[in-house]
Amino acid sequence: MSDAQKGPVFTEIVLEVFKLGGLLVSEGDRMGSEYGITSARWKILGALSLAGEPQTVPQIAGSMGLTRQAVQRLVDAMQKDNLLLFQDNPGHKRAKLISLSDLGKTVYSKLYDKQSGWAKTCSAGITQAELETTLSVLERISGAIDR
Amino acid sequence: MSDAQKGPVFTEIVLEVFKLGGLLVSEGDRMGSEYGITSARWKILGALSLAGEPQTVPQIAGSMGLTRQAVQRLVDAMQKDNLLLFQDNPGHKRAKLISLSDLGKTVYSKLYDKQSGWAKTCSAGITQAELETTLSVLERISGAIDR
DNA sequence: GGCGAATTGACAACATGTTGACAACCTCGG
DNA sequence: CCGAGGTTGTCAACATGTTGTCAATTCGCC
Repeated sequence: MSDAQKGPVFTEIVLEVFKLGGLLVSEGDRMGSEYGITSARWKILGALSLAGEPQTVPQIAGSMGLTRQAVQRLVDAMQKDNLLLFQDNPGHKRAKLISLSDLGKTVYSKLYDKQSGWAKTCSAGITQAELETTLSVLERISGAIDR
Repeated sequence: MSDAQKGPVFTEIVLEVFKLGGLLVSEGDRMGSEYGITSARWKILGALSLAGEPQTVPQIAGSMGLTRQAVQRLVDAMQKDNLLLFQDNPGHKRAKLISLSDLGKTVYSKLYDKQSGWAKTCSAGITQAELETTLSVLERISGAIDR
């Protein structure tokens, strides 16, 4: 199989990633609106929950592939809305440690449940193997761009 | 194989789509900067080229999964930069037909060549079958959300 | 200990996307 | 023919991301 045919498929994947990204943001906004949360804020909650321990802004940014400035703005706004807690960082005066507040934990937990049902609906008719191949391919493409 | 395991993989795909989307936008901006073009503008050029005939703003928006307002703003700016041509639409006084100018065609062609080499590098080590599975899965997920 | 380099927070300017609203235009059924 | 309802362009407000810059802080090496 010649590589020549991979170009067009690759281009279609790129366009589909753009399109799907937009749809996922809209869907996330819709699901989160009940709790006054947007897709971007949801991602922050997820990153903190996944990490399991308080994180600094640059750490969150790194794990999500965003700039620290973008994360900083979201985090500042979310603290004002009582979704996050800032703690002093022993050993670094400027870089505060950020963790989920009780409200943040509650909201994330409810969103997780809501998302689980939605994910099941969306992946109906797609096999586990297909999903795993897709994830692997997307990760390899990300990796090829990153370095 | 139980469906229960599909949820976590699905969630990872969602996060990877967000991350990859960001990387692709940056990469597109980088490649287009030589011609004074951004990822968003590139997508407009691509949509018009793919259509093969002049399109209205709502038509472009539909094919790209964006709102007509977002497309309108890009298209207006691109006409000012001589990348696009507006033609009167016989049969509709408001909805102008938009097509690539000579400059637009030239720029798109050069970007296409540039992107081809890049796509080959990115897809190194990924089989045609894997790429096709990925595209199919992404399209099915989009489809599941859309309706 | 101290100095140069890297990290971090803060602020600004900009690009790109959304939603909402309004008026002008088009279409189609009665 | 005409009026109701959908389509289109336009404008505004906002959310989210980027890059660039600056000062404060921290880190690593001598």
